[in-house]
Amino acid sequence: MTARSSTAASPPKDTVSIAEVAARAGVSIATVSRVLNGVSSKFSAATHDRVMQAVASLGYRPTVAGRSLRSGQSRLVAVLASNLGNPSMAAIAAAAEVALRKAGYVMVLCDTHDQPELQDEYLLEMGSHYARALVLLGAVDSPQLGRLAQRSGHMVFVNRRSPVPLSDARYVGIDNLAAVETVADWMVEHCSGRFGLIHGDVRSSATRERVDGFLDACRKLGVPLTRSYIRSSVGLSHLDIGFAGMQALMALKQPPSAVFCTSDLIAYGAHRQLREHHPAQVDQVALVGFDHSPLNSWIAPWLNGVRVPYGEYGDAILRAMQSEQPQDILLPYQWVSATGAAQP
Amino acid sequence: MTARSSTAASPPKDTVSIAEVAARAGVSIATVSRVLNGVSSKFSAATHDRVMQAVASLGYRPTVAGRSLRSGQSRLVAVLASNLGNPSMAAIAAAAEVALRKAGYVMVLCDTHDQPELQDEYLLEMGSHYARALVLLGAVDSPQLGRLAQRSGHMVFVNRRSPVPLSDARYVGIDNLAAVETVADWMVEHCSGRFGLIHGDVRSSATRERVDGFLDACRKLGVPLTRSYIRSSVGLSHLDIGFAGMQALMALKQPPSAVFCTSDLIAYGAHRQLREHHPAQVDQVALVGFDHSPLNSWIAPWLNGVRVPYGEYGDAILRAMQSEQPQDILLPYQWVSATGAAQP
DNA sequence: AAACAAAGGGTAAACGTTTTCCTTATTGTG
DNA sequence: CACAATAAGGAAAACGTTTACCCTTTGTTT
Repeated sequence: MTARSSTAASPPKDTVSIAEVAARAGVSIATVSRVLNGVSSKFSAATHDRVMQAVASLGYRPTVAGRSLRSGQSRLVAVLASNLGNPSMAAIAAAAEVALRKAGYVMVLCDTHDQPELQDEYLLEMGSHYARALVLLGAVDSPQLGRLAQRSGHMVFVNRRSPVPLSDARYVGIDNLAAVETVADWMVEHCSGRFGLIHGDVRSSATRERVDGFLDACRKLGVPLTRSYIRSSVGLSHLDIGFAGMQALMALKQPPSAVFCTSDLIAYGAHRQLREHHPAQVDQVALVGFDHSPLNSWIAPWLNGVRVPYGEYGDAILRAMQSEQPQDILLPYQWVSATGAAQP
Repeated sequence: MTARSSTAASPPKDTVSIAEVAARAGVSIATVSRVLNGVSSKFSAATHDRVMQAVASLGYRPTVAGRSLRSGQSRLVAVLASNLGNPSMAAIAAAAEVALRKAGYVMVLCDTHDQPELQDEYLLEMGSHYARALVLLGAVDSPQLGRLAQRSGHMVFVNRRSPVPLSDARYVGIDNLAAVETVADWMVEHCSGRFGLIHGDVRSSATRERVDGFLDACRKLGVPLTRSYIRSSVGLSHLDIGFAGMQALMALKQPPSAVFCTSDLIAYGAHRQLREHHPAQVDQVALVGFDHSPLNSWIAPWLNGVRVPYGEYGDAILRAMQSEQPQDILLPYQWVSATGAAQP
């Protein structure tokens, strides 16, 4: 190293370590660590100031690798989403990010694409990062899911319950059963004629709850649905499921006057089917969705539905992962009527 | 520890380390490491098999902390999005995740909420994770931005160029200037009457390019826009900007026949304004957006616009971050005409 | 036959922290 | 005044890897 004075460009100091801070402050590295971690009664006020000044002037920040290697912990919280392209998942992820950051965590967001192998890969990877918690937005069944349950960090299942029974699983979602009863009540009160149902993949516990709950409620209200009024498709996107489902429903001798779709995306697809192939009926068939993203009032005013409180998911996820006891958190939902011209 | 035999539940082996693998395989930890890292010509085929078998039977996976502490690297790539609630950002993030995963990286997605302090916080945090690269989706100016430029990993700016001049900045985006020329051409060809423009925050380089380029193109085509036909608002969401902007435009003595909005969200807002307050004109005013998320054909068929190829961002970001030389990547755009009833 | 290269693999240092022991000086208590 | 308790802080171990360096064995070249 050439002897350079202070005027010239300083040597390429890539990373400043705790040792340099200690040297600058004239203390040991142990003391620096203690000051930074607030282990009080182990340093004087004067020392505290000297250390903090050295930290500031050197721009020191602890290296995560060293810290978590030693402590076996990290500030990482892994969020595994089954499909980031779904706006509702993105909304929940965004809310989680805010809550986690405020609590001092760092969110790592992964997209499992609903594939068990990818979910396993991420579970293992995040485990080896000492992730503080694993948040699963739409978990699928996968070999590692059961194995990792007994780890240090907690697991939080969001919207979809764990596909495999776990002793320490936390759950955050909304009360699907109560929500779909509201849906059925509204439909009975506002719509005459047959009701239809278009739903997504029943491997999702949320979809199962909504489908079963809705059918139950309709039965109790005296308006049971027959098989031909219940539509779904496997392997399609929700948009396409809605499009195809509505096509089938409109082909019936008595098309439904109201259709419950288990997600907003399905309702979007159903609406497109009406718009393109049954323009006369587009205002006659009431559509009910589930999610009600903020965008709806802007571009889908014709859509009724259950509003899922995405903003509240963040805090709920945080509470679920931090609580000592496993617990379920059911968030309140809200009924939203269409603001557009569909329902006079 | 009580002496338990093999039949009972094994002791709570929380984490298996390389030492246990070495012991099981009857080799040193160095050899295990070499086998796992493929340092060939340092082990025999037989050893390789013994090690791999021990790894498999113990379910061993290297701890990230130890590895990155030693090597000063990690597989983490930080993606800092300025607003995850924006569907186009979420789409780019999703595409980046796919490309990064295929290349063996792990994406860490953060939301800076367009706040310099948060961006700095994440920049520092990710630096201390030895992040391999920093991808900024809509960077804002912040103190750390310049300081971190000379780090080991590369920085990739997406859609918004670096607010501060950097020697080693990579850029991924689309050719805004060419795109808005297409917009102007289309408007001149298909619409008679005045043109309007509603745009977002001009602190974003993308917005500046679109605004300046569009105004230039209109001037060259002989249809210059006067001040009152150019609308924006600070501090509002894009949806609200569109809503307010269109309100102002429709209050003019000669309302525009076509309005270019610098983002789809702005166009959504503009459309709502028309729908709610000028229902007679809703099919008379051509709206042109920018982004064209896949959702548009489903729920906003009335919207013309420039399609941004979100799916291609992933590979582009990967190429930009991996290339030795700083480079700009301009992705191809595509004009999309409305499929709905707005434009006969 | 001697010298040498290469294959195969072990030992130990190093990465940057946190934390457990220590040690010393100061204070409070009988 | 003796002695314990406390404050302040240093030395070094430990976390789990990777890798530089060394050693042995074997095969090949002069």
